[in-house]
Amino acid sequence: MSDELNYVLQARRDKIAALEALGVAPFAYGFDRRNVAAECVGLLGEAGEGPEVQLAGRVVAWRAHGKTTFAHLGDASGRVQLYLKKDVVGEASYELDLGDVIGVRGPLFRTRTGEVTVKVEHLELLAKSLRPLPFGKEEVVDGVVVRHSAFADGEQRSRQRYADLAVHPEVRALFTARSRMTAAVRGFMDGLGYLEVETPVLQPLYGGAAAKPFITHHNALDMPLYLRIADELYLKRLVIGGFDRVYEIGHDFRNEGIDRTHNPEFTMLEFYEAYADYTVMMARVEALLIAAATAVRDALAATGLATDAPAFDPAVLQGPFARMEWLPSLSSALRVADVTAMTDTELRTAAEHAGVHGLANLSRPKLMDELFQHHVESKIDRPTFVVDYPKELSPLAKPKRGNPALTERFELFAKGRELANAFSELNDPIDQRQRFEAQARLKAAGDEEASGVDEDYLRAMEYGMPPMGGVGVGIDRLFMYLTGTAHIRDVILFPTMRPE
RNA sequence: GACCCGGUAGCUCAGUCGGUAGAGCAUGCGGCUUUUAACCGCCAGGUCGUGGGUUCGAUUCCCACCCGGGUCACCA
Repeated sequence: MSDELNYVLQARRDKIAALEALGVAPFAYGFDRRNVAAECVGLLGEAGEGPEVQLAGRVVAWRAHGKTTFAHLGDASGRVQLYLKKDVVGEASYELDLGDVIGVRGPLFRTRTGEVTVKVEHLELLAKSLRPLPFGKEEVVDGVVVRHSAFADGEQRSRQRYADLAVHPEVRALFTARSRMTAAVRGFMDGLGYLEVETPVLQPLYGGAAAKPFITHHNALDMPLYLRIADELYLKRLVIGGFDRVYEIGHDFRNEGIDRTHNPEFTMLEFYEAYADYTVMMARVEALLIAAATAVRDALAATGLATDAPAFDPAVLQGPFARMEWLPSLSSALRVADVTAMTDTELRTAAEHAGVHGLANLSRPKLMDELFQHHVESKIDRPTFVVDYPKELSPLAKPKRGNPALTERFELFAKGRELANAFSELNDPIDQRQRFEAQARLKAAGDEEASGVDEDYLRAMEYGMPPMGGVGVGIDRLFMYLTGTAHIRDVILFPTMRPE
């Protein structure tokens, strides 16, 4: 059915015409707001009648009783009940719809049932709602809000986030918590003397990760540009330039499938610190996670949301987090003395038992990685650092001092998922050139995820790159973890979706 | 990409073993000056995801496609 013919929409449009005939402007220019809903309870205190308040917000509940009406006004702070009398506010202002944006003025009082209420003496329509918001009905049973006929279609809630937010205060609270978390992350980095920088989103060459890029075209330069898949190579250029500690929080773009943990654009925190090795970065990540968890806990504590999530777990809020070494923990999980001593056949058999797919094409290191994911990673619940990865699995990390078969790399896992990935960064331009060339050969052979040789980056390295530690943290996934959110689309305001 | 589940009124859903569909809420009208899922009465509202097939007849059965969700694969 077309929207234009919809009887509900038509009724609202008819009301606008009626209002205009009565001299009421349906869309205002502003309002002198002097109070917010949440402060009304405190302003009234224990009294039966209280001071005059002046509030603006949306009509979120409406109970008309003839010439009198009880309604609720919702704003960013919460909601407060309104009491309207037709003979007081006037006929033109009395007939409102759920969803209308209004401004009201009047004294506070307490109703027979004890609820703090604004006795509305003056009412202004600020914006007429022409389309019904999908409000459900709410009741409170044993202190818990129960919704009836709620706006529950996850797809529509993501597509029309404005409507989702408008009718679900807890969704606003969740995204507020996300904002507090990134603010805390910035505060943490700034406090350590890190400089927040911005590097190009549009790049002539992409690199820093293995992923398929989005490709676009610049008309005036008549050349292809890629949306970045990582910030890494530009941030390291800045360390070469003398910014010892830099970080960036921004979007990376990867041209891959969409599922509950993948959105084509996502928020990444990367930070690089000169003269620090991976042990220093591990301490940074630990403190960062605690700062993020604390911010999320503080933001959600007052709302009662997700109180059983990791952000409320004392072990997450305090640290220190467990450490485990890659090879010994895998050996132990497989109940062998040394996993590297296993034959290929033994590894394959073990992988088969673990249910690994596509065994035939897997190299020995990949087999071990699959086994590690199945037997170790997936069983990690509380934040745990996994350290010292085999060299074959970590082409961007420096070899481990004293054991060149391993690298100085760690990942942080929790609830079976990766939260952070970090290395002592490679700073040898000759080695780096060889690795780029290997990538370029893969790319030439058709590997869409391989990158090319970044000559400009090599030139930067050749000037002399200080040793440094680097970390990447997926902000969406970190927030999902801390709040116990299952879908990435529920922590992204406007997730990527097919057009309707 | 494979398999499974779903798409019916503005919202949440039911239903039709094949005979062009119902409820609650919302909307409209009437009543109601302390209610809070307000209440009472009446009315209206749907090309049952799209296209094709079988059939006298398809929202229902079959096929294809679109959209969404789930599981798996992919995503160092």
